[in-house]
Amino acid sequence: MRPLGHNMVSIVDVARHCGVTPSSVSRALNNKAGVSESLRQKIKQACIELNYAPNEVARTLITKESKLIGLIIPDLVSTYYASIAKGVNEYLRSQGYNVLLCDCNRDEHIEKDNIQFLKRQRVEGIIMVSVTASESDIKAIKDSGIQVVAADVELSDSISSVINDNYTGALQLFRHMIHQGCKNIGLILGNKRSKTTIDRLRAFKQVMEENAIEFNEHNIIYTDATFENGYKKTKGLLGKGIDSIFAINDSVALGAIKYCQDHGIKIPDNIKVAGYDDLEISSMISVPLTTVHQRKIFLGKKAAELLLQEIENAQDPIKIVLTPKLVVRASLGEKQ
Amino acid sequence: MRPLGHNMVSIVDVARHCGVTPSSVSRALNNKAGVSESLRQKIKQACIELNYAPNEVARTLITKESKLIGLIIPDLVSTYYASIAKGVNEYLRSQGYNVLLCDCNRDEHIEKDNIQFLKRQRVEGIIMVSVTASESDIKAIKDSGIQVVAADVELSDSISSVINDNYTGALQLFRHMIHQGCKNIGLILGNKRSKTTIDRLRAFKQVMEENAIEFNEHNIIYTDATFENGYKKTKGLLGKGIDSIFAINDSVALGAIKYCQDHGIKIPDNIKVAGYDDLEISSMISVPLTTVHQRKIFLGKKAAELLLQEIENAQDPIKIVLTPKLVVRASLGEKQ
DNA sequence: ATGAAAGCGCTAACAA
DNA sequence: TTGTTAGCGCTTTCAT
Repeated sequence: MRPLGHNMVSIVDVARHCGVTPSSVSRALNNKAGVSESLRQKIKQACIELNYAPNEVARTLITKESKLIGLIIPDLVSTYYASIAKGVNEYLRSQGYNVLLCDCNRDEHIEKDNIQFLKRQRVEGIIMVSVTASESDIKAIKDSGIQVVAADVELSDSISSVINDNYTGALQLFRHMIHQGCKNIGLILGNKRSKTTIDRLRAFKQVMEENAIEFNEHNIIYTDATFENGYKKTKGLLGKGIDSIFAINDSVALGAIKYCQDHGIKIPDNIKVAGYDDLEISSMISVPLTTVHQRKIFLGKKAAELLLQEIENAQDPIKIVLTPKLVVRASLGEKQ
Repeated sequence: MRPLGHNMVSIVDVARHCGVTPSSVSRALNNKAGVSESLRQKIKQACIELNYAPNEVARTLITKESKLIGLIIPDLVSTYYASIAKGVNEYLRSQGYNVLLCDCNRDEHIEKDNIQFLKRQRVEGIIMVSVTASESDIKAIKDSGIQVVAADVELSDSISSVINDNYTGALQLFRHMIHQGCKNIGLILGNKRSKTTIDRLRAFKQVMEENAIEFNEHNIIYTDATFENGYKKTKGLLGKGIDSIFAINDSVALGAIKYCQDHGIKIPDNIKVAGYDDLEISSMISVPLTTVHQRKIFLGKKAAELLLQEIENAQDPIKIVLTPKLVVRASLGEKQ
């Protein structure tokens, strides 16, 4: 059994079966001119009878069009990345391409391996959702004649990227918080050097300034953006006399909410909470969470679209910035 | 730019650069005997300098070993399926294989397309997580000399499969419910013909019998297993005087819980609730949900392991049944 | 230890 | 309209 394609029928078999040469079969199957309609029908019929599946490997070798796009993501199980992958996949399918999905498990080493793998498979382009890739990684790919587009991150000025506008999204949210009467906001952010955290903090400072509220460094906590940390860090924040919490994402917000519930602190009466990401669950909890929605599937689609355009004809890199949408629910005391 | 591989360096370039023939380069790179160690080093060095990436397409054409495995799943964004994919991917990577992931968007038509695609790509095997595939689909794949293994479903007696034991999982849960004092359990199940629903219902009947409780058909609701339906169907169930709810999955359970919260019904005091699946969120809600945990990543790994074994040497199909694990939390009134 | 030659399954000139 | 030929980039005998 071992050798693959053992009993795979080839174009030669089909040709023999129809009493013609392989070239005619090729022409017929690829709908090219130069075959009589009757022969074309006969050949197509034969393919069905013989259960013939064209060998894409051989086709790619000669045409140099693998119709394959590589997609590199940090983690398949994350809904955020999976959604981007969904968008990429759907769009590429519709355009006759297929995607070679590489889950890097948030591991830089695996990511490098995957890039090599994609090069070897002769993909026509790569969409990178990566935090670790360097300028030189990008360059190495482009030097091989493979187009690259960054999704959700800006990896380099030399390639196009499509990203969510964290500054504007956070701006909307913070203004809404002020509107809801928040006067002393505590922040649970992510890694201090993460671009996401930086951009949203910038929005915070801006809104504080707009409202002539003094910016208070002590109300900010930087941490790993997990549910557990949302829970743990809330206690400390509450001691600082804040009236509301902005969490860097919904998981963290959920952790904060859980802490409050466990300690008899009513939301939104005693404390208001806002998140970011709009997880499915965020609308399901007892006090539905006000948050910011990002168009993940659309982001994936846009990145794929961009990549295909650049494959068709090289063009200068561009940036597409998607504006997130504020989702007003109840955790900031909005009236229903 | 269009033609791919435009500037891709080939084995011939490497050979020329070293003043040898392509065959020597091939031998060197594949670590085969018949090359002097010094030449091997020289060649490997040249590959690095020239940024040479072996053309896997050409290699596959001749060796007939694509080192590619197809994975067909209904939906990438579902955490359940994504986790299975993770397991498959991790294991195959460790064995030198890569996976061609196909998201079918729960669409039978796309699934058929994807099977064709995988055949054309000459994958060495396929792992199917499918509800719609028929016996004849399976047969068509095997006839092409491609091995198939079913994951999470039993598609056919002619292929191996690895599944979660819904009967045993549900059995544990229902016995625990009885132990927690549930006397009149309402069920919100999925599609009446779904194997999952059937198996868990069978466990329910068994437990009812064990405890000499009359089985009451009226306490069962069949519906699409979504959060929304969990919310909606709860009202009707509550009118039937039940003291507890078993939901076919955690999403549905969350919907039921939300309904109760919205209507001042206390969990677990007024009504007890149990789910199935152990979503991440289930431990995060105000009254953590008692549920059943399934080893999704492990399931994927096992399926991949099985497939590789069958690719190495054909063997009779086997079934691997994974036993889920009851996760006792608080929604059935367990004391902490 | 190295080279020469054939061929994997297909497409794409060029002939006929 | 159809056939003939060459060759994509590699591996693999078989010579040397």
